[in-house]
Amino acid sequence: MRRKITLKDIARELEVSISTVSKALKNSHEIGRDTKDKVQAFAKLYNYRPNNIAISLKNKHTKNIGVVIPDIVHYFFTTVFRGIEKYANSRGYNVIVCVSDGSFDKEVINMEMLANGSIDGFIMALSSETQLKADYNHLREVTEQGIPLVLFDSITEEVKCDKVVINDEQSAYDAVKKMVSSGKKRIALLSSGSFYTVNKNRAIGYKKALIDCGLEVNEDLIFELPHEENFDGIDTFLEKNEVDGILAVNEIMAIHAMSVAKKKGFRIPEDISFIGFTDGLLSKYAQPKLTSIAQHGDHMGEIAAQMLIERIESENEEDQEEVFRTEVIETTIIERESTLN
Amino acid sequence: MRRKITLKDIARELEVSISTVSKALKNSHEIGRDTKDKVQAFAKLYNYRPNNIAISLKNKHTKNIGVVIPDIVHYFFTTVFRGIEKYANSRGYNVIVCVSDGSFDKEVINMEMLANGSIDGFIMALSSETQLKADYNHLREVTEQGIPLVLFDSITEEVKCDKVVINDEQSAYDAVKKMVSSGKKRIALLSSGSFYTVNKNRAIGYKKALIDCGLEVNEDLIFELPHEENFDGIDTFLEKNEVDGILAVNEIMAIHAMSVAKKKGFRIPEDISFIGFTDGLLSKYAQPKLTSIAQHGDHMGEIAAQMLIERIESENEEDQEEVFRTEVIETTIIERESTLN
DNA sequence: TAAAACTACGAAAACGGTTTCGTGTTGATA
DNA sequence: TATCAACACGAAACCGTTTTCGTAGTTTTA
Repeated sequence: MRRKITLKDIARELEVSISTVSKALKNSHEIGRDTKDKVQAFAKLYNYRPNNIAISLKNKHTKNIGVVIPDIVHYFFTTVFRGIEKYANSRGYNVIVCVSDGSFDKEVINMEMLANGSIDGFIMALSSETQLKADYNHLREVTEQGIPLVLFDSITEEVKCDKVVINDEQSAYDAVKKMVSSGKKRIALLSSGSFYTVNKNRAIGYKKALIDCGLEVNEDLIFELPHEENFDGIDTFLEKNEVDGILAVNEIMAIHAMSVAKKKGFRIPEDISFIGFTDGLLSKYAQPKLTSIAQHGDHMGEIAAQMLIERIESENEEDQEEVFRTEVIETTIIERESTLN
Repeated sequence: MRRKITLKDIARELEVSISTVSKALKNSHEIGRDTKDKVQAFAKLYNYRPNNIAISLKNKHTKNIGVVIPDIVHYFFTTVFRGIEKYANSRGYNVIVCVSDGSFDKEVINMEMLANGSIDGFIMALSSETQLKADYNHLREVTEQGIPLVLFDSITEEVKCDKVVINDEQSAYDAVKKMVSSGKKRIALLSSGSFYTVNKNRAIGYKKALIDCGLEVNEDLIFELPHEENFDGIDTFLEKNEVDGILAVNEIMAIHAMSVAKKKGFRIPEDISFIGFTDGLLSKYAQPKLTSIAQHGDHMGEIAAQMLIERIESENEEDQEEVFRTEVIETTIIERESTLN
C-alpha cells in the first residue's frame, strides 16, 4: 500500500525546503531551473498530487457545490442534475448531492452539514414540506453567511438569491390554448398540491387561457391530487366530470389519466386530448405517445450551475452589488399523438 | 454577512486558550465545570459549528464517499444511488457523484480528482468504454493507495475489491424458463454489448435455460444492439425472425420490441411474451404492462454503501485481512401482462 | 510537613498545503 | 572596490482543528 506522497516528503528527500518544493511545482520564477527540474521530475516519478483538503483549508474554497433536491429517482431532477454536473465538472467543481426526500428536517440537516465548509455554494429545489411550512430560515442562514445559493424549479420569493425557473404560467397557458384551438371546450387541470409555486403558476396560466378564449373557469375541472404517489383519485374524477382535454402538471398523472380514459373507451386525442408537463421517458413511450411540455432540465441545470459558479468566483471581489437574477427557461411543447393538430 | 466563528474567536473572546475551548466543547473531563459552561454557552449563542475541512485535514477522513456511474438519467442507477445516499446519510456521510458518461477518460479523471483527499472511498459501476478497453489501472491505483472501493452492477474480476451484483445468470435462466413453461419455444434474447459483464452473464443464463429445457440455442435469436440509444435494429430483427418470446436486457429494449410487435399485429402475451430486466417506470406504465426482473437497486445501493463504510471504518484496525466479498442480490420477477401465467 | 497525586488549563505540534518576507550569494554598476 | 540589484532559496505564519504533553496550583497521603 503505497502511501500518498506530500510536499514534506519531497523536501526531505531532495534536501530543500517545503516552500521551495511548493514553488517549484507551480513553476515559480523564484526557483532556479535546476531545482525546478529536479523537483518536478521527482514529483512526477512518485506521482505527487496535492491534497485537496489542505488546499481547501488554506484557500477557503472547496471546489464542491452542494445540490439539495427532493428526489433523485425523478426524471426532471435527474436531467437538471446532469446539467449541473456537466457544467460544474467543466469548471473543475465536484457535486455533492443530498436528497431531502420531501422532508423539511432532512433539508435543514443536509444544508447545515454542507454549510460548515464542505461546499462553496448551493443549488436546490425546495421540498414540498418546506413550501408547505413556508419556513425559509435555513436558506437565509446560509445566504447570510455569504454562501451563494441558486434556487430552481420549486422556489420562493422570500429568499434573496439567484433563481432559475421555467415560465410555468405561460407554458400552461400555451398548452390550454393549443387544446382550445383544436376544438376542446371542457379542459381539466390535473395538479398536485397548490403549495408548490410551480403548480400555482400553472393553474394561473390555465385559467387565464380559458378566460382569454372565452371559456369559463369551472373549479370542478381542477383536480388536485390529495396524496402524492397515490393516483386513485384520478379515476373517480374522470367518472364524475365530462372533459375533452386534460393538462397534467406531470407526466405520470397524464399517463394515469390516459389509461383511465382508454379503459372507458374514449378515443385519444379525438375524444380527449392530453398534455403533460415534463417530457420524460414515459411521454415518449406511452401509447399513444404523450404530447408534453419539455422543461429542458439539462439546460436549467447548466444555467443554475453557471450562475452559482459565477457568484462563487466573484465572491472575492467584495463589491457584491447583491442584485439577484432570476433566469426563465423557455419550455417547448413536444407534439405527439395525444393531441390533435 | 455574519462570518463563521472559529475556536480562535471564542478563545480570544473568553480569554482562554484554543485547546481549552476545543476540549470544553467536547465535554472533556480535563476542563472545569465553570469554564465548560461558559464556553458552551458562548458557542451556542454564536452558533459555533466546527469547520469540516479542518477536521478532515486533521483526522484524515472526509466523511464523503465518491460515486462514479456511467449515467444518472437512468432508472436503475438512480435507485442504486438513492440507496447509497440513504444509507450513507444515516451514517453521517455525504455523497459526491461523478458521471462518467460512458467515457473511460472521464472515469479516470473523476477518480483522480476525488482520490486526492476528497473522499474516503468509492462506489462505482464501470463505464462501457472501460469494460471494452479492459483497462483497470485507475482502479488499482486507488486500491493500492488504500482507498476502499466497491464495484456494483458492471464490474470486473480483475480488480480485488468488494462487489455487489445481481445473479444475472440465474435471473435470465428463470425468466427464460418461465416463458418455456408457458409454452414458448422460440425465445429471443435482446442484448446490448456483450463486453458488459452483466450482459455476458445474462446470455449464459439464457442459453443454459434453453438447453435445460431441451430447446436448442439458435444464435440467430440472439440480437445485440449495435449502438446504444439507437433501437432501429430491433424492427428488422423481429421481421427476419419468428419468435414467440423475448427476454431483453433492459426495459427500453423490451418496450421497443413490444411496440414493434403490436404494430405487426401480434397479440401480447399470447403470440409473443416479453420480459425485461430492470423494473422501472416504463415497465409499470407500458401497455400491456411489462413483466420484468426487479434488480432492487435501492437495496444494492444500501448494501454497497454498507460494505464501503464498514471497510472505511475498519481501515484503522490495520489487520486488514484483504478478503473481499462479493454480495449477490436476489432479483425477483414481477409478473405483469406481457407474459402468460 | 514534605511528597505524591489531582485538577484545570495552556503551549505547541501536527494535518498538508500557500504565501509573505527575509537573507545570503551572485554579478553588474559606478 | 564599494554598492546594489537580481537571483534562489528558506523560515515562518497561516488556514481551523485535535491532541499530546507540560505545569502551576491545590488537595490528598504518608
